[in-house]
Amino acid sequence: MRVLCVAEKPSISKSISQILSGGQFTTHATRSQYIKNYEFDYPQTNSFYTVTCVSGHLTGCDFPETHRKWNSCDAFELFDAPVEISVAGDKKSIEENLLNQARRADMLMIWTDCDREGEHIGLEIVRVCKRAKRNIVVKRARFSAIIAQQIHHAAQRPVELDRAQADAVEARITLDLKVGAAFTRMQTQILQNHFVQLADTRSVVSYGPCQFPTLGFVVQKWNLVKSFVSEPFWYIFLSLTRNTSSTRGEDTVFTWKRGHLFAEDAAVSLYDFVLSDPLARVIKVTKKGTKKWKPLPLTTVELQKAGSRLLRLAPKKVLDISEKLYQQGFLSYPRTETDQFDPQFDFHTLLQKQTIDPAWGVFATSLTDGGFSAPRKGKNNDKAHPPIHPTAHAANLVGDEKKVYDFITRRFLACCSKDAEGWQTTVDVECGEEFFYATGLLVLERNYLEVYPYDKWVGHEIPDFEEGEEFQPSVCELREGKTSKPSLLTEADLVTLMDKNGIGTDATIAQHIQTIIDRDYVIEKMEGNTKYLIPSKLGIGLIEGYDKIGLNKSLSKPQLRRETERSMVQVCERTKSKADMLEETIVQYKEMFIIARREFEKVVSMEETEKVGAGEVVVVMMAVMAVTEEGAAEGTLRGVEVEAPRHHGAEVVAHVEEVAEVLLWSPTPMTISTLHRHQLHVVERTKQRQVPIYAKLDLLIQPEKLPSPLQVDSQVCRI
DNA sequence: GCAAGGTC
Repeated sequence: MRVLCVAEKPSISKSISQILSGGQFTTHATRSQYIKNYEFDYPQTNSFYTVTCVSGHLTGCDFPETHRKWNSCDAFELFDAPVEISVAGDKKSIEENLLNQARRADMLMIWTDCDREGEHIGLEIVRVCKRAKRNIVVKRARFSAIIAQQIHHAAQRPVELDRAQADAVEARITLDLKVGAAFTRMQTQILQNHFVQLADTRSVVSYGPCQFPTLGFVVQKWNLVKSFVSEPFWYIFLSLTRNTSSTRGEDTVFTWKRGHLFAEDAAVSLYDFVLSDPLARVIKVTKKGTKKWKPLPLTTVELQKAGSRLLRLAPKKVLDISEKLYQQGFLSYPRTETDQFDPQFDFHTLLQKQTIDPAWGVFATSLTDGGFSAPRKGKNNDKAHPPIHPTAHAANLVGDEKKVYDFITRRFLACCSKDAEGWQTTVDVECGEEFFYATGLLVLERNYLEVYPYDKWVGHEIPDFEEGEEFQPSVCELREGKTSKPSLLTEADLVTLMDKNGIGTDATIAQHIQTIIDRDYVIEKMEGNTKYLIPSKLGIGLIEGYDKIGLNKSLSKPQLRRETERSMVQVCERTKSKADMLEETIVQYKEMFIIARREFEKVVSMEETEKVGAGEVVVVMMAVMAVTEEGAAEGTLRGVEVEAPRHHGAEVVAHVEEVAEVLLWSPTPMTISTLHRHQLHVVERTKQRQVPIYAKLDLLIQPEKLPSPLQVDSQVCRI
């Protein structure tokens, strides 16, 4: 019997060929650059095997010609528009290979990853192959790790494809397209009508069920920081200066068990009690062994967080580098949710490969010589890939690639070694009926910390105390502190939030962050060595706009995506049909769309009308700029660098020559847009271009690019 | 000119 096996990606087709053939296979090139066909006999099932693969999803979906153009229909119609499935141009050679191979085969065995997407990719493969051979027998190989015993078992005991899982994915694909396209077109068109700067067709104001909750997290944290008001608090500070074995006159600070109090009078009266007691009593001294746990096996999400926090590389960058190292054979597959190693995992061989490294070779040797300790087990297993680990020793890497490889290898070595061990002393003290404590730590065995410098565990000594002993505190004061501002959102924080809330997957989280940056919704800001994410005016405007609309389920919060996820699980469990899921969800989004469109118009115009009332005279500061060649307007205004965005489609570079104050009297309530058009009218009659300085007019256009003194100068003032 | 999910 001829069996055609199709895996999800090249790496898997190669591994299963090696395992099933015992290394005895022939390789054949295909018209696709990355894809090869492997052929061999598999006597265990009396078959001749051809193993090939696809490269992720084989087909894509889009609207037909009648709905594809932006002006071909009202955005609302997209919800009921048909959707076409087709093989994308760059996948034609893969399709062709499948057709050729299926024609010669009796059985098609699907070897895609054992997850929902894999089940759907399997269905895509089946659809193509059946076109070449209608009655081909279809089976599915099920495996949870690329380990010889499991792969043989999968080949010999294949199961059926799970249509329900494929259905769930198909529903999600359709929904994401319809919702994304409808809302994107609606948002973009409304904003373009109100803000001339957005008339540029390149600036799409996209909506997506993952990118908006992602943006929502950034805006939420920004608001928290912005609205923060520092609060004073009070606490009792108690310390004793006493010699320890290695230091002289070291201060031991005792922490107040109550932490701190926000009520000053309460703190004062408690402090009075303490003051009335001249001596502090040691009521308990506890000494016990303590551990600092070694890290968990590495998943993609953890790698991206660490990359951002410790290596200062953007999540997308970390993933790109890992992908490259994986293709060079240095790393295992870098997209995994699994944080537990299979019990049969061959640690010894992999550790052996690291023993030659100048930096950690000695440590790796100590692990192979009996120091090995089984890695901790996390709670996640995607049943397709092991945790990320080095598969070969890499000697000649430099720069960011070296940083990433070093981190992954040290992490793997740390996972295979022992927890760090220490000795902790806690001294509990009572004084004036208030309780205090101090702790000391002695690090005994650094163990995994030796090879994992990314974790810190520093011991601090504490003098000897005995239970019942009394002492007079060196300092006993009521001190005042204040709550400190929360920090802005870092990339690592955002990855954590997305992961926790189920926004995106290990492979897409980084992309969604990149998208909201590319769309100018979010700006990256370096502060010292840390990169923070702050929302642009446009980003804030969009999120607050949707929040003001007051839908009972916000389009900017993770809840809707969670519901989509829940529906998919129901479809997988066969408690809901794909048709029902589509119907229910589309009805829900249609309602939201209608409200959102109506209110969006309102919100956008509100943003504008608050500016100039009827009969008011306004002074607008104008920068008079000499028009030169293409580009954006830039120049100096009152000693400040000025940069203005592209103007009305026509790109100009202008040099600021002088500042004019223009008086305008407004017979009717006037929006800033009207004001803007009025000025453009003046502009067109001169050879010079007068540019209103971007005050409120351009609230939605990255005013961050303008220096702040300018914004102050250019307030639209009422007389 | 729209999405998110695979993957190269």
